[in-house]
Amino acid sequence: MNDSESPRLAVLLAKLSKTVYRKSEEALPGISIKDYLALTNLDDRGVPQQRLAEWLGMDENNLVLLLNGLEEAGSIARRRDPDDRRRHIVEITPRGKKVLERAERGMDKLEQELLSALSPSERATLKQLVRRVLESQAASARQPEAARP
Amino acid sequence: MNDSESPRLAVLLAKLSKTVYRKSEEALPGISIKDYLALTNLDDRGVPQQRLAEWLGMDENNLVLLLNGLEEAGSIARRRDPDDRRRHIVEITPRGKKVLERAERGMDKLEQELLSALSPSERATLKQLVRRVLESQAASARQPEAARP
DNA sequence: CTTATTTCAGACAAACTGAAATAA
DNA sequence: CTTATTTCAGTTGGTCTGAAATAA
Repeated sequence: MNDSESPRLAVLLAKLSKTVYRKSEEALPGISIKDYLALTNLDDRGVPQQRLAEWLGMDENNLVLLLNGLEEAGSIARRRDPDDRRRHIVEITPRGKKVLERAERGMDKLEQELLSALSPSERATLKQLVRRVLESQAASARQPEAARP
Repeated sequence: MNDSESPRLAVLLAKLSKTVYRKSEEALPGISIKDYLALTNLDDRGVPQQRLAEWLGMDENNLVLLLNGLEEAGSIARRRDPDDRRRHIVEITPRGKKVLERAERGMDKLEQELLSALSPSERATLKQLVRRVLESQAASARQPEAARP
């Protein structure tokens, strides 16, 4: 299994993510992939806007515009946090849930096409590996360096 | 291994690729990740500009600007294809190779950090799976639909 | 008074559209 | 004359900077 002529993993991931991005433009009905990613990170309980920005890895200024669009479309609602009235709590609305459900169906189809070359267990393996990489990155972001006393 | 609460693979990939993109801004010395991706797709023999655009998944108009920058920096050279003088053949220069070598060292470091949670064999597995997905996509792009006579 | 959070306006860089130039 | 390839000018959509508004 010669590997030396193959592009490195970071290059492969850049291409794969571009593919996902392109395909999602067709697969998602009426919304952008950013809208979709925001909606998947919301639940009934609501999420502080800043925490949402962290999870999405985008800056807060930019998130404001994205949420404005979703709010105009009736997919989300913002309310003040009673415990700290500076904060906005972002909730998904019943309408937003319907939008999200349709989007998930589109993404199901996209993933089936994308992963058609892999067996079910290979798909599960791929997902687990990616998940572990992300979890380790999130952990090292919280605790940037090895403790140096 | 309950999976139902985890975001789907496409969502995980979107986050991972954003992480790679962010980290590469620090990891790459003086060049952008787009410059790096372009350079990795070049060799001594030279590549027609249009083929390069396909490989990079970007449109030709945009590639012109990217290559202009690399040419000004002396990392690539363009020459006419003698067989079809409409075409430009893009080559990497000796200087470009040095730039690429330094970039590869930065990317090595990036990948080590990124994949620190995975064992060597897990890293190889991840790479193989991603590669197979990309190869299947490239194949279906060349042959869009199952033959329907 | 200082800090945290959200919001917006202006600036900037990245991508797409359309057209021109050259060659087949 | 039509088509292919590359190039650029203009436009448009996305992201970042800086400042204002509100609340702690």
